[in-house]
Amino acid sequence: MTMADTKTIPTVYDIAREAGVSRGTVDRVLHRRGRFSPDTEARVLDAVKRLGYSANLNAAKLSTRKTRNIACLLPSFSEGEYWAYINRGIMEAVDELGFNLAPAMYLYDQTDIDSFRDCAARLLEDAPDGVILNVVFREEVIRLSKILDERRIPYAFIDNKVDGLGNMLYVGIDPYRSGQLGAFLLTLQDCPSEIGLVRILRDKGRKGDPNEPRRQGFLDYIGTHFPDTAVHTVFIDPSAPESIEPALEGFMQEHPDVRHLATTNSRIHLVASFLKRHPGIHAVGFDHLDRNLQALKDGCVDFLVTHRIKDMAKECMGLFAESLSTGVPPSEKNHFVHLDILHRLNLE
Amino acid sequence: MTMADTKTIPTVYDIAREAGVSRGTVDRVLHRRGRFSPDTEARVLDAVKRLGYSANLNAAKLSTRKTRNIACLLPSFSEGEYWAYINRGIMEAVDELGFNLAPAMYLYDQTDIDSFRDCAARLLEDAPDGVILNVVFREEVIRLSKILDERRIPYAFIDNKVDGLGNMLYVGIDPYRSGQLGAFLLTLQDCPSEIGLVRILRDKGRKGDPNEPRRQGFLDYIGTHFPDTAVHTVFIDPSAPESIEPALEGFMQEHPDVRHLATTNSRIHLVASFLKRHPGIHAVGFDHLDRNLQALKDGCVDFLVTHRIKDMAKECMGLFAESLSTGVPPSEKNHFVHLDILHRLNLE
DNA sequence: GTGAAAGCGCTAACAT
DNA sequence: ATGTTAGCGCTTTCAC
Repeated sequence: MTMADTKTIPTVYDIAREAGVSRGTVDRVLHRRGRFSPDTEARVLDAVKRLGYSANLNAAKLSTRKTRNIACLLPSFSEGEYWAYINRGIMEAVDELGFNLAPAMYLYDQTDIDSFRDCAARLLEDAPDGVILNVVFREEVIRLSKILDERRIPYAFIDNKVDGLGNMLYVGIDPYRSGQLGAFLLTLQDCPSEIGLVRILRDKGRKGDPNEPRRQGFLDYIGTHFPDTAVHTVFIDPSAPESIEPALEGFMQEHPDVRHLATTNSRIHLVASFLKRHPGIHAVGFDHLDRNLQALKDGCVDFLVTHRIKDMAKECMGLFAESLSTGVPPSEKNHFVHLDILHRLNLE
Repeated sequence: MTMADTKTIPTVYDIAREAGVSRGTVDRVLHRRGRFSPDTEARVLDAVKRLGYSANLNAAKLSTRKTRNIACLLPSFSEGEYWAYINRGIMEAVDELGFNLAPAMYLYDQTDIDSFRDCAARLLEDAPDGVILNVVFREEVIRLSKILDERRIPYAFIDNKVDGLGNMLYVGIDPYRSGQLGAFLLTLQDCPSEIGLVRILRDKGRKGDPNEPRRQGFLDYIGTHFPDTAVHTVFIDPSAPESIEPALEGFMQEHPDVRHLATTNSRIHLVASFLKRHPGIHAVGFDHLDRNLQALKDGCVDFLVTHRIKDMAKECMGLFAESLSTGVPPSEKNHFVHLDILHRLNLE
């Protein structure tokens, strides 16, 4: 133990001295913006490794002048919907982060593959510095990812993903497990003989329905633990609110023994008023939307399986921006966010 | 819409110009380190308000030279215990935050009021820039708080608090609600005629037991929803591990109808091996300790009511340090952290 | 291909 | 009581 081991954090300056170059050169190597000899590169990288250098983020943020254009290729939304929360998280992250981020939204219609193609094309034309996206149209996303790989534009998946692509990051839940958890909570109090699964008309027969993994988790859990329980599906149409109650009432007449209802999308709130009039029915939903919280508060819904949507978006943007800025990929490529169980008693 | 409304964030420089003083003076006013006239002060504060100024945290962190000594007056702990997680959170926050924080630990024995008094006296002698503390010995804490108020040393409560004191911040749970939630989860599957409440010998008759509010929440919930259910208490002694199982077995012989067990402290893990041999018994515990998670994983415990302990500590230190540094008190004095419900299916 | 130097916005010691 | 100034560690332009 000598005085010398007062751990002093290495700076670009130390790296420069160690590598026998100037700070400017160090920076060029670290950010890969060309114009350095392979030899210097090696010396710099070696020094970085030896001294365990990593940039001081405060200094980096402070001095960054270049604004980074981040393209966000995500589903369009109305206020109060799931993707509105993601959008808000992204915007807040941009404001709070202090990197010089300029987000550009490319919002496509989830039911319209052409709208996705349009957005993707515009995005590519705009040549952003990075892309954040999710997966609705799987094949299209794969196609796009190849192009981004070629052009060396980094991208991150949020909320869901395609495995095996060149994305730098994924932040999201494990949808299959969330489905299982929902099924568990629904069947906690008693063993139902029949269960109603409420789905959105839009998703009927849609190929690449992004809710499929969660639904599968739900069904698998029921199948395993309650092999004799029948799960019946009813479709409702969010775009025709007045048709929802009749649809549900009709369903109940067909299946009068159903005492357990679930959605595997984020729209249990659409069922809330029906549930209010059928207090004997247990219900479980997903996602931390204000409307869903209200349904929970009102006692229509027993449990909500969710995650901090806005925080998830913030984390994604934060990790992505940091990687873009430092050039160092995130320590973990996949960030699975924690699943929360929400009940009247642990609201807020 | 003119070119001029390109929203440019105001800096100290803008404030200085606006108030007709220099940047140094602005800084003195903002950080209240004396030597300015009431008149200048008014002009500066006015300018701050008018321009909606708030310091750029990156720049502040980067340029801060003074190290702030933060005294942490908390219970002593062994590895793996609740307060070890708090401690870790504090240390990580100090490392990550980038303010120039120097934490000093004053760890007292929760069972020994004199040890608390000692720590408090040493702390006062050391004249820290800020204090983070929790409440075990209520009257002593009140006494200390008065002195801190006098000396204008800011302090923050973590994990629990005394209301009505001059603390700048509280970060913690709502213990009463957490107790209710635990009782709810314990009685979810069926309506028990008898419940066993496992307590720590140390707390027997201890005045100012910090677990009391949570226990009360637990008991009130049972009293309200299951008025005919008897709650029996059994004390175990963590310092004599070999005595725990016999104590529990003895308890079960006295109360053979007990099928539901809970602790309202963080030590359900002490009951785990007993529970393993009595698979018919439901159990609920509190707090996100590794040992408790293990018990959950092993199926000994049904649910854990908890919060992100480490994150809570980080948040506390973060908000506190930011306030100390900017001089602006936190927007909300009380930060109640979210209560998590943990089950085998949403572990990690 | 590389180095020098001017900031980013704030802090705090040092003048006055 | 107030102003001046030298950094904090990094980015980026400009010259060589």
